[in-house]
Amino acid sequence: MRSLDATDARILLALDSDPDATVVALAERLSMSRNTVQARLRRMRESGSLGAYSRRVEPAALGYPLMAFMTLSLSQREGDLAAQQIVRIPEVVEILATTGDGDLLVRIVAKDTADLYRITNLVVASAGVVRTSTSIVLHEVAPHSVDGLLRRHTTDARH
Amino acid sequence: MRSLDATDARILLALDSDPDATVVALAERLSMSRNTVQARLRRMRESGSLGAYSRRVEPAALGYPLMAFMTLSLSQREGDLAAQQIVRIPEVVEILATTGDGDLLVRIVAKDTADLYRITNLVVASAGVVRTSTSIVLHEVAPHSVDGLLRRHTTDARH
DNA sequence: TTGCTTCCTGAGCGGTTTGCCCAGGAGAAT
DNA sequence: ATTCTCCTGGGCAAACCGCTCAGGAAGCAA
Repeated sequence: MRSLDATDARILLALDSDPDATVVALAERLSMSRNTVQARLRRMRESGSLGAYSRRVEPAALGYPLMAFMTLSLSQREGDLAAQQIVRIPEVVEILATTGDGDLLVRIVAKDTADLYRITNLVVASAGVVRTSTSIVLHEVAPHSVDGLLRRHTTDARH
Repeated sequence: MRSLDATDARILLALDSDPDATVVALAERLSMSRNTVQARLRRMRESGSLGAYSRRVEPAALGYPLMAFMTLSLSQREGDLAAQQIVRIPEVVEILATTGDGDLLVRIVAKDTADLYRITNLVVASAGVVRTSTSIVLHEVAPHSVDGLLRRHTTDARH
């Protein structure tokens, strides 16, 4: 994975405010050569600095307006099994192994509360899960965004 | 926000496996008319079904390989203040109001453990924060992805 | 200083894609 | 039957893309 510099960050910020701008438009707006923008974008793509396109898809637009987090405690023996089973549930959109209260932090989306109930039961019933705790997301105070980081990066002379 | 159907999901899945495919290439691959793909993409963009472009940026590529979650309990009076202050910290990439143990779930990224320590202190010191709990992400078992949801959507005749 | 490397720039080229238009037809709903 | 929506196939000019090349600026090492 390539480490992004200030120029990359500027390009990404410009793309953020107009995700469908052409390379020519970006170059003009950022006062760079078209070649530069093109080369940077290609490098960012190929080096894996950009994640999957579907990260941009809003689950709500797919009919899943509800979001929740489950904290799971796993048994030492069957811990790996749990992750393997849970990964297969489509409504589970993210699984993280963490320190602290639980062993696994799981993000799920659901169509409605009944659906959420069904999914949490699925997760709880997975092998190796010994304790769970569910938090429903009431409001996205600040949706996921790295804008602040990008903006800071643009002013940095170097890391 | 427009509700996506099976055709939209198919387009998004194709984009996922080749994020830089042209509209013509997508149309050919999906056996659709170019006009259809073009119209769908435009509608998805304009209806807000797609989030910001920078959601695709890997924080690690920006120099922030560490990720952590903080659960915050807020005082009833100054709860709003806390969110306003915390939102300004660039390393805070997501803030969610939740039910359960805490009132706020905060996702942060950091350059290293020392940096993480600094940021958590910043958050803890915010007005209205009465109790915190931090979990460091050890491993991304399953990075954020709605692929499963998209795939299911393609087989649905309708919701 | 000299050389080496890396990166940005401006220019050019052909082939492709885009955005837009239109007319026709299939399917669902009224 | 009529209306509405959507997909399709065709066509057009303009714009863009991917690629190449030569020149120059900046950084680094010897």
